[in-house]
Amino acid sequence: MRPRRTRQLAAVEDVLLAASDHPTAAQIHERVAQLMPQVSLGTVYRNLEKLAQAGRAVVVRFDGEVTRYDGTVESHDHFVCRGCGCIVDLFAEVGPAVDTGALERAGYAVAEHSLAVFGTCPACA
Amino acid sequence: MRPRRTRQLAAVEDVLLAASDHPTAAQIHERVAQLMPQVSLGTVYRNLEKLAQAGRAVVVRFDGEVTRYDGTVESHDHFVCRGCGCIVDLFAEVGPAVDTGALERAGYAVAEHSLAVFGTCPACA
DNA sequence: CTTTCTGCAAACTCTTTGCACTCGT
DNA sequence: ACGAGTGCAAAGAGTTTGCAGAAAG
Repeated sequence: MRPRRTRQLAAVEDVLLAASDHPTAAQIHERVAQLMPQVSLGTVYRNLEKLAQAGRAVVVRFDGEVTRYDGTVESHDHFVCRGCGCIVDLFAEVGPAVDTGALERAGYAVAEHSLAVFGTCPACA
Repeated sequence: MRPRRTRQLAAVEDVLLAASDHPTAAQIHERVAQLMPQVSLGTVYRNLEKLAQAGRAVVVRFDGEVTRYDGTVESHDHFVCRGCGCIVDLFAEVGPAVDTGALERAGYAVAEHSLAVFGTCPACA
């Protein structure tokens, strides 16, 4: 079961890397379809799954919303603006630090975390 | 549109308050149905929505999982064990502190956050 | 009585899957 | 040629909703 480099897989990855808006599967399909009108939504889902498993895409889901995909693979958090709906990637320098020290002292082994901060972005304030 | 105190609404809230396992809508329906066999899943969803809007229930959704409901209304985080699947409520004393200072200095108004920490719980280690 | 709520079932949305065909290797 | 990948359309899972009747105030 050796994976193949198909045009569809490459297109999905290209769209994901070019996107900064954390698109949904439907949006990715729409964008891929601009250059490859025959591509099906099912194939987009299959390739997104493939990329996610390969660690080349991140699946993001905020409470109550549709699943989104992020081409930024490095560990980071998210800020979701309640005003304009924009989603900002937060890296260590800017992002909130999560201190799991107390948790680990309590006997929990921490592997990773998923953090979304909600509020208003500078542009909306 | 003055809300009414129906037996179904009360039952859903009771189940939610008695539960410590962050049940799904289907699980809540199952439990409510033990005392009230006629209750429909649709009604459970409608009442959960009502409780959430009233701030008497919290909607929780971890990446890739089904929506869960939490009767613990105070702001808190969650630990999700990859071993046994248990979900632990994390309050300030034990839970990880999220420092949004840098974010706020960058011009973001922070309202709230949603944090899930994944790893292995003491019982599973 | 009036109006909200309920049960039921159908509809909806998002995602997954079976199948025959295509295309990468 | 072989078999993973594709397009299509149908199926699934989870959630929402329209409607007529039930029930709270």
